[in-house]
Amino acid sequence: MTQRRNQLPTREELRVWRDFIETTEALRAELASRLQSESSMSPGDYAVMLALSEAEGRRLRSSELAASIGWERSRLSHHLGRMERRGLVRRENCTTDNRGAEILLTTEGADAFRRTSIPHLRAIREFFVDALSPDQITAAGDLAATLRNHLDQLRAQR
Amino acid sequence: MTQRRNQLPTREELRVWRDFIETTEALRAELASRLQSESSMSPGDYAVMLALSEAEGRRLRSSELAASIGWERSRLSHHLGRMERRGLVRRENCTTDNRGAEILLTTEGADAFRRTSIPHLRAIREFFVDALSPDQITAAGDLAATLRNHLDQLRAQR
DNA sequence: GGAACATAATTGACATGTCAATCATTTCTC
DNA sequence: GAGAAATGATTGACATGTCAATTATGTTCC
Repeated sequence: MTQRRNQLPTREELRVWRDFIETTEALRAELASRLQSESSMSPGDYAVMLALSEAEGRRLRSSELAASIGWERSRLSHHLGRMERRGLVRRENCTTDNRGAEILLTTEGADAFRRTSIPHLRAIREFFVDALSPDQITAAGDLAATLRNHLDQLRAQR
Repeated sequence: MTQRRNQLPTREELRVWRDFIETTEALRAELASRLQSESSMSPGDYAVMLALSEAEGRRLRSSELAASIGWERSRLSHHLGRMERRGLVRRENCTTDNRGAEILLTTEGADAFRRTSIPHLRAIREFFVDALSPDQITAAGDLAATLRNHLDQLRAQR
């Protein structure tokens, strides 16, 4: 087997990498900007509200919520503080574990999520789905799965 | 032609979208974390230093630099302030336009960039290039180009 | 039961990003 | 050439993200 550890990407591989990462970044920024101007929501707000709205009783333990959207707990804690100030969520003490907190979507939060959802899905269609052929959608899914797998493997090695 | 304006993504299209955007985000975060722990640099630092190191005389007008890395000027201005405090870049008055500023890489900045570059390229190979088959690299490039094109077209319509 | 350790969540400090407002200078137009 | 408009860049306010430290409670084990 060839020793790869010290090889660097070729010029072409690097070009693809830059295109790929810059484009996905531009896409993310565009969707975020849409969401903000149409609904005064950030992608973070949306992720939190989506997870809560799908949860049993519209409530989750803080750490479950963090796991479900793949955030560090500290990040979530800061974000929940901001959302709580805006009246979108509320924190309650957990009855089964006094260390824990339960996060729940307020009525106001649930309404906001409903109003946000359709325009956001439309934007995803417009910027992502409409851009790609069915084959390209499949390819995007494969690519994501492959990259995610590889990432998980590298992390597991540590 | 079918009216698409109000159609929403299918469940499958949405799954691909989430996989895709979350995976690219995880990839971005992983590379950023590497760069930070190995070299005390952020991706932003790297982008700025790369553009400057490739520029004539290792200097660029602030707005040229912004265009070359695709940033808003305000973002760049804040970032340059932080990099200047760390001694990586310097700002000088522009001789041909008194409003303008020229940004230049200090010797220290150029050294830092050299030290950072190889490990960063290795990380790109490890997390991206090594994960994908040659065909998948090609597919990633196509995908990026298609998405970028579509994005530019939508923006041009406004 | 109590010391040692693990777990849940928050906090503070700070880097990064966006937006709107500002300031200085240049360019345009008459 | 004077006033209006455009351009280059910075600033301030604030949202977001990361990291390390802290607080409080739970669990283990003797």
